[in-house]
Amino acid sequence: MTAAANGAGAELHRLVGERLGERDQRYTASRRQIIDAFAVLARPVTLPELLTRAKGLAQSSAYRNLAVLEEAGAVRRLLHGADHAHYELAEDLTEHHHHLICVECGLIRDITLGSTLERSLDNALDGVASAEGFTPTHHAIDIYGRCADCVPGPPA
Amino acid sequence: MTAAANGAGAELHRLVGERLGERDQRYTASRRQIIDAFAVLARPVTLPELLTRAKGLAQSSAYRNLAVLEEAGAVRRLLHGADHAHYELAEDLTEHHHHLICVECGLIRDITLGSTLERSLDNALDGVASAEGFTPTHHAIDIYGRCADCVPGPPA
DNA sequence: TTGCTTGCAAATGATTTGCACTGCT
DNA sequence: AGCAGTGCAAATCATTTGCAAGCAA
Repeated sequence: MTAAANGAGAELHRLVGERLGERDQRYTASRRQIIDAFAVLARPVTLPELLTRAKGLAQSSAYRNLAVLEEAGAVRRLLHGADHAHYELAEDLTEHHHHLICVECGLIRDITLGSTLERSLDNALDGVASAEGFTPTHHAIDIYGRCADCVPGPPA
Repeated sequence: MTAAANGAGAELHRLVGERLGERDQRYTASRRQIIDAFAVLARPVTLPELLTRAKGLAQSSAYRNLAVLEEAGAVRRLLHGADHAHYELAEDLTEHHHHLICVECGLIRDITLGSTLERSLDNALDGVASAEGFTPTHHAIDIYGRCADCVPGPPA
């Protein structure tokens, strides 16, 4: 059993607990289950998917806990065309990344751009935003396409 | 009265009508009103906003028409955190652009990157996607921040 | 105890759909 | 006539919320 499969690293839990503590919220077993699921899956997941991992957790509690975790800055909610929203660990608990979204099956995976590209992109986006009177805080890039399982005619 | 305020350009209407025709759908007055509103506002709008422009159009009809127009490739639906989805003209009826989103008031505006940056970005994104086994079709960049009206401490 | 958490059931609200009617073609 | 389009009212469904009970400090 890998460290990840065993549960998220102690460091991750410490950070999440800290952020919850700052808001007088407890780091309960349910919330740990959720964070563990994110750490194990390592990709944005929907609430139904999350529930299959966090056995025994009520749907409403999952929604409530995700809201608390999002509020505390430990989780981020993503909205794409899918029926359900996707949730993932906050970027500062992982690393700055973007998303690859399969237009066929809805799968979402993380990707990172090279630091060089990311840096020049950052500057460019800041420039454009400022020119429009916006004070930029962050950005997101989504690449849509077909994942390996959904490309037409895979088998020989 | 400008050409835009007078109604979208004849060319735009011709293209939309053509796409609807290909799917055996009519380009009715209601649909024209919707397209006109997009052309005049020139930014992604929510359904409630659209209804204030398309006087007399029933909410359900607006939703249905937008679905038809999206299906025909004339309109694109955007999902962000807001209560309502945003709609805009399809990119190939306007031009490739990205979005500036105000985290405070939800306003969304279009921006374009320089063609040089856009081109190198395109290549880079294609490369990353392919390396992950994805066959990319398109991409979207969202810059979040505060619009001029929402930056803290504006008045002197 | 006090108050954060939780599960269950009921409520909410954007979006969708059933149906009967109007209006092109 | 025949069928796409429309308005109205009712239905859907992800997400949220009220409430009573459980649990940790």
